[in-house]
Amino acid sequence: MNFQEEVQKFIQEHFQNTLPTIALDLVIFGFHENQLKVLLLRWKGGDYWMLPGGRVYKKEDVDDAATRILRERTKLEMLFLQQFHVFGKLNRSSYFSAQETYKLLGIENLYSPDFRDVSVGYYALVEYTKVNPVADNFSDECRWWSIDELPCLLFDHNDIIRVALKTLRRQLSYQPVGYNLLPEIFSMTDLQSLYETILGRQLDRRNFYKQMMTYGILELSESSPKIASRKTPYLYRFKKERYEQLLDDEELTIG
Amino acid sequence: MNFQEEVQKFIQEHFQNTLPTIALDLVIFGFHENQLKVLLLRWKGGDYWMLPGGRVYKKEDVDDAATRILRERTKLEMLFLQQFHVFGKLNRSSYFSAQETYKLLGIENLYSPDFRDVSVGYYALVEYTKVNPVADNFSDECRWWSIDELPCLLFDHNDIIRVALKTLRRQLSYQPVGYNLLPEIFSMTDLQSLYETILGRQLDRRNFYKQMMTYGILELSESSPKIASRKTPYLYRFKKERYEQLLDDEELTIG
DNA sequence: AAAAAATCGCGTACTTTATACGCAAAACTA
DNA sequence: TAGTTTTGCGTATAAAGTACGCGATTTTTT
Repeated sequence: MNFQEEVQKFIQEHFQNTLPTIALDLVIFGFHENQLKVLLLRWKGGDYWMLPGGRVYKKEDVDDAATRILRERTKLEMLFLQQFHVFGKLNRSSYFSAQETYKLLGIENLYSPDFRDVSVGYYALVEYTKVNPVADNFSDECRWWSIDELPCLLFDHNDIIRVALKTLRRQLSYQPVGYNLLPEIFSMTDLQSLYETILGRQLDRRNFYKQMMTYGILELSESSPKIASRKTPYLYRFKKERYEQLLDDEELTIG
Repeated sequence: MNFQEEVQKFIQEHFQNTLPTIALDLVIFGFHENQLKVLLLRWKGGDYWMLPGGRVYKKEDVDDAATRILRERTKLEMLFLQQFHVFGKLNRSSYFSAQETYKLLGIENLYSPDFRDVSVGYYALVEYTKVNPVADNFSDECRWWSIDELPCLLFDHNDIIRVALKTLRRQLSYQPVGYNLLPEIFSMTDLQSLYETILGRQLDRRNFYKQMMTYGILELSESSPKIASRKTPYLYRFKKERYEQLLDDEELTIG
């Protein structure tokens, strides 16, 4: 059984167990070396990249399916995951036409001009170092890409990432961010770098410090030095109760 | 052909032309007599109410389908319409079980425990007086309901309205609202009443006035009196360019 | 008809939040 | 050892948000 047949068989079986028409796409954000990263998959045998995604089992909540897919790719539990947009255009191809895409994927025989998927976009924030990227059945490789060095992705996935980033930026203005993107212990500078990277602009160090302090989401880690200096800055952790209180004030998690 | 058979025939035909699994639900907001209203449909022959909704034709953008449904119910064009959440739980019934719901609707024979829909929620802002509510094929009646006097709706539609309202309230904090909810010419008090109703709290008249002026979205109508007073307050209209500029800054309309 | 109450536009004072920038201590650079 | 960088923390100023006053006009009350 060659690759095409194998994929075809898998797809057919998978489609029988999952909801038709609905697909999920996940924009999984990580943060490393002052860069915002996104987890991408490389399709088997080619050099074409796409977002991790999947389908919803017939007896599964849509949000649960997104959680499952995120867990499969990252091997992580308990993450920040939020649906942000539905991508439902008839033509969801940016750089390659639909037919071209099937050809690139080596499954040209599966192409049908009538087929379409409506995709529910989710974005997740995960801790870069804790992630062990795992490819799925259709992929050879799963790895991080820097958000400003993305290749041309399949389907409309560049658009999806753009909207996800916009949503994340907006989230930053009314909710704290960082709990799932940073290690448990971090310095104020680490947190500020994260914010600067997401927002794409510089922030004043001293004002940032003050703002975080008034939010009350940080507490000194016990490993902090008594006297802070260049080599040994204070280390913080998030006060989870307060952090999640600020999250809950605005979250929409019904459905 | 009795009602059940008629409905069944219509549903089957409709389902053949539309995408499976995906439904749309519309929360259409209007404003009248200092109350926020929502457009609801009464199912044929019963006293059970639900949100207007519909399905997506196989060759139709999802957003276009929402626009079409909104137009069908209101006979209006060019409205503010925005998708806000996907409702994808396995069990989307709040007050009546799925089977019970089918019974209430008089289509018990169509019930299947395996059937499920994932619903994309849209909310719209329309001008109350301009709307001519039109029932659909399954409904006897389409009319406005005050947002705080809603009955127990079918499915999870009370939840959907709650999330829509929350989204609308948030929108108010970073975007102007009113263009599609008020008549072309209105007084400052009218606009303030709208804001107070949406936010569910009182605002200071004088501060509200100042804030709207700094936004720069209002201009005096030519029908305004030279000297304002109780009986004859100044009348305003929206400066559309400035208004839409503020909208565009934050809108997410890809997909 | 006069007094009281309500509503309108517009203004001022105060408080909270956001932004700009200063400074000393520690540690690295050379 | 002198200069530079990075850290925590402070102060001054600007902007945004909130409380409330006032006179003119109209409606309601008596």
